[in-house]
Amino acid sequence: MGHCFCSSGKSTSLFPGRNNKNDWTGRSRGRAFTNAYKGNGGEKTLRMSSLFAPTLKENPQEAEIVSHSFMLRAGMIRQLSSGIYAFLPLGLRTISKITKIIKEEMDRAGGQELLLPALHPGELWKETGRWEVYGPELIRLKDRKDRDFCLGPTHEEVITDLARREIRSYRQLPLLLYQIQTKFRDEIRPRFGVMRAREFIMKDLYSFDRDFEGLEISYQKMYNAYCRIFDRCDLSYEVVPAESGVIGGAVSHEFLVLADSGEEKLLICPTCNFSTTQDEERCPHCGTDLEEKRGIEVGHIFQLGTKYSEPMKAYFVDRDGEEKPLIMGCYGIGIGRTMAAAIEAYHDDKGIQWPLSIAPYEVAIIPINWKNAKQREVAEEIYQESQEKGFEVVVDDREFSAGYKFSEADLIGFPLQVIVGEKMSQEGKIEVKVRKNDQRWEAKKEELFTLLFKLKEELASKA
RNA sequence: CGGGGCGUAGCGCAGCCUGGUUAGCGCGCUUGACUCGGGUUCAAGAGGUCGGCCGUUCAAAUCGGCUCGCCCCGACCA
Repeated sequence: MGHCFCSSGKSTSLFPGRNNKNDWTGRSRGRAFTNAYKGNGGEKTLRMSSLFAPTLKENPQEAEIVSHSFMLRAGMIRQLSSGIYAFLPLGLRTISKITKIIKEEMDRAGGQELLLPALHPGELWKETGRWEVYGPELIRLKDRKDRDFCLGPTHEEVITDLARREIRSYRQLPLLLYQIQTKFRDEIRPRFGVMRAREFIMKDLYSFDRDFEGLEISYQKMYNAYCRIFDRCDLSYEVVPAESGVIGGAVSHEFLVLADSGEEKLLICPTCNFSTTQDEERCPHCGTDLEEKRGIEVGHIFQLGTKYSEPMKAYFVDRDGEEKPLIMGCYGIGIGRTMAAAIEAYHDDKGIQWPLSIAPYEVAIIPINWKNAKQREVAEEIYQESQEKGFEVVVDDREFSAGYKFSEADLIGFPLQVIVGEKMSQEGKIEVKVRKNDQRWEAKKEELFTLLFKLKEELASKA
């Protein structure tokens, strides 16, 4: 199908000479929006007839866990090769939502965003010894002059190189620099879609302090920021002291979203808030038997100390005139993984139940029968008004059966669905469905937005 | 890398064991009609180097060898 039946007849278009197809974005309509969209989430509104979201009715054979399956089925991602994925428009919107939350919290904590290269000279990695240590997971290549390069799996070397060139004095500290960027790791076994990919989007922040007291403070700031981020994504998580692996350093914590499909095993004390990834039977604090759960590692923070600054000679001059190595920390969040974790946490057999804060769109308007003039008209009006009131909204303007539209809306997981059907024609009532609990509400058109604001607020405040 | 599985139309699968005309089915897609509150119904149609290469054979999707790709279990990680 895919016809664009626009609101013909009532010519509100600014372009009377052209046909009404020009009103498809809602923006070109020329109405002044009171709520200009701030952020990087793309257009606020969309007609489903033009949405590129190739949905699948059946479960793709390669998908073993729900998040992978639903991301494919909802048309959010497509695989290019093992562990390498394209994010399609809907998927990218959620990625952008998560990214936006992360940026806001990094900025709030005093971070400054930058963008480092993904292509790294091999020499830098040889300086720290990780050219050897990282092993085959490091994707290596050579330039035309046969010089060694690699695709960055993480950025300690590159940021430390920048720091040693530019940081001279304690007066420049503390410094928190972060980026959101694609990382490359030739994983032994890519798995579960974007959960463990070879190319993936990560937020990585690096802290530079003059001493370990400063590092403690930076570390605590990040710890708190991470809590805020995962809270805002509506995820329930555990923070667990962890091994620091190849990244190195002394102190480290993992942020795990609880999910049965998680790759990480963790033990939680049901009485106090102790949790660990180590094998223990009883809580060392209160002696209670620990419960075994599984989690998805979505974030990891490390106190690096001088692990990189020392070998790379990243020194600054302290207040006392002495040259000292920068004290560093690094802090990562897997963005695609966070998205997958949210789906693992919020879904039913029909599809995704996005938390409002990271849903690709907040509201789907579903006229049962697009050929019904009355329904179409009302849907258009609601669509228009939704835009003006600042909702991120799609309207399903396709001539598909009601069942098809409902199924697809549930699969994609729009948190709120506004259904315009027979009740509209008969009693003037519009139905609103809350995706996550299947609650149904009814409202006359005049009261619809009061209801929508109320429901949106409830969904937003629900942590 | 060790172990297991898979590769046939866009997706999900059958056919292979026991080789034999034109390679099937469901969904999706195109066209027309029907229907319009939970992936609606009917009709017509388009769409395939059977992952690739080599071999066996009169004959290969089917048998053998090699190879490539993908998925799952283990060690690694955001």
